Order: sequence, then C-alpha cells, then structure tokens
Amino acid sequence: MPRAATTTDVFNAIAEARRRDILVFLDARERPVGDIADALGLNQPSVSKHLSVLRGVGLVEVRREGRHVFYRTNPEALRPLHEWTLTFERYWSRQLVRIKERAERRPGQSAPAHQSKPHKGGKP
Amino acid sequence: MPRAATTTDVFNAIAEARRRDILVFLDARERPVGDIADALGLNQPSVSKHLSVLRGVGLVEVRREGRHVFYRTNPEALRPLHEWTLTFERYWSRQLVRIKERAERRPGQSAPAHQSKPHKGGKP
DNA sequence: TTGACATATTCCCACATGGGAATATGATCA
DNA sequence: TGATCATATTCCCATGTGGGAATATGTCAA
Repeated sequence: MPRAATTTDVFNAIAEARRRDILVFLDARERPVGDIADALGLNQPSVSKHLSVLRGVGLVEVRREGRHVFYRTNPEALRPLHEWTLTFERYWSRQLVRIKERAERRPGQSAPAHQSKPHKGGKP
Repeated sequence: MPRAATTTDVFNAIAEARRRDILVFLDARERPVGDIADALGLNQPSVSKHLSVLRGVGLVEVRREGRHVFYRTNPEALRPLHEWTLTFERYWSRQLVRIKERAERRPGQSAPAHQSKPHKGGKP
C-alpha cells in the first residue's frame, strides 16, 4: 500500500509546505489564483493543483467571478487538526497558563496572542 | 519532485493515520513495541518502521532495557503543529472564550474540566 | 553453547506524488 | 469573430511510500 492520497484528509493535505503557505496567505482574505502564485513565487499550474487538493478536503472555499476564481481558507476545516493536537496540549500548557496569568495581572503589557484553553492538569 | 519524505517534519510524519494512533497510544505511558502491535492490530515490522519515522522527527523517545525497547510520545515535538493551528483558531475560538469567561465569572461553580472537544454545532 | 524471544532491517512492488511543460477551458474585450 | 487574459487539466517522470515476507541483530534463559 502506498502513501495515502493527499486528499484523504486534512492531515495529508497539509503535509505539503506550499499548501500550508497557501492556507496562511488565504487566511481571512480571498484572493485570485494569480495573486497566490505571485505572492508565493509559484507558477500558476502548481497553485491550481494545490488548490484542488485543498478544496478536496474542504480547506478552501471558492467564489467565481467572471474569469477570476477567488479562494479563501476555511478555518473550520482545520478544527479536527487543532483538536487532535489538544490531546497532547496538557504537557506544555502549564507554561502558557503562567504566561497568560502574568499578562492578565499586568494589563497594558503585550498580551499573548490568545488563550482560550484551560489546561487539564496532568496525569504525569 | 515527489512528495516530501515522511521524516521531513512533523507535518509529514503525522499524515499517516497509524502513526497518529501510535502517538495517542504512547501518550504519557511508555510501551514496548510488541504492546503497540497488539493494541493497534499491526504486525511488528510495521510498528518498528512507523516508530523509526516518528523517532526521526523527535515525536517519540526511546528507552532500551534488555531486549525490550520502550517508546513514548514526546508531546513537545507537537507544539509547532499546535501553534500552526492557532494561526486560524480565532475563527472558532469565540465560543470557547465565551464559555471560559462565564466559568471564570462564577468561580464557585465547577470549572470546565477540559475544553478539548467543544461541541460540533453549526457555525453561526 | 543453543534456543527462544524482542526488535530492527532488507527486499520487493503497486502507486500517488509534485514539478515542468504544454495544452485545454472559459470569460472578457475589441 | 478573433485575441487576450485567468485558470484548469493533461502528460511525463523520478521518487518515497507502506505493507508483506523474509531475514538480521541483539538479549536473555537453560
């Protein structure tokens, strides 16, 4: 059995670094294919193929407008990946909690990017 | 250029479902190879090969003891993956933040034990 | 030492891959 | 209509792949 197809699931789709780059670039703001190619230094067919894979697992959404095709990251599709990582988060979340608590005690300081998760407290 | 090697980085290593299964199984508690094979229904050479990949990217740690080799997940190696997902988390974290804030406002209540599996319900 | 056990490695192979290049499809404009 | 722009698809190919089977390495027990 060879390696699973890139369109099998989100895990396989994001294994490719260029596709991760595309997802970050398309984060929140939709862009036409040409812009992606320019911004990431790829040629157009490569971008189209990568987008095809990402679309296959729901990681991007498409909007057609005339001869342009706008793509945009669908962050919802990344949730399973995020939640899978949370399985292990408790091992390192203690630090984050500490950082967060310090930041909250001193508002005005640079806050952490975000902190939505309470940690589980460990079974060592 | 073919697909990047599985040992290129954590993203490629965890693309394989069996390897994710192994990481979950080895979470926190070390196990010999035979136990992994039994638990996941794989044959021993397959497990050894998967472990070799995981070791190649630092996702498991090894301890030898006689003829046994104990493996254990190294969750620290998953942090880059976790943090990459955080890039997009803001789109779905609003729910979690709201839950957390409510819990913090009522400290006598039972705090949420853990927030790893928020409900799946629709995005508004 | 020999034999049993635990793990790692090697060999084989069908197969999906990503890049390059060329081409096809589709939409707009003159 | 034809020409041009934007994107998608096809063809080719070197390469890493995961599984199975067989074998090698290493360790303990008698």
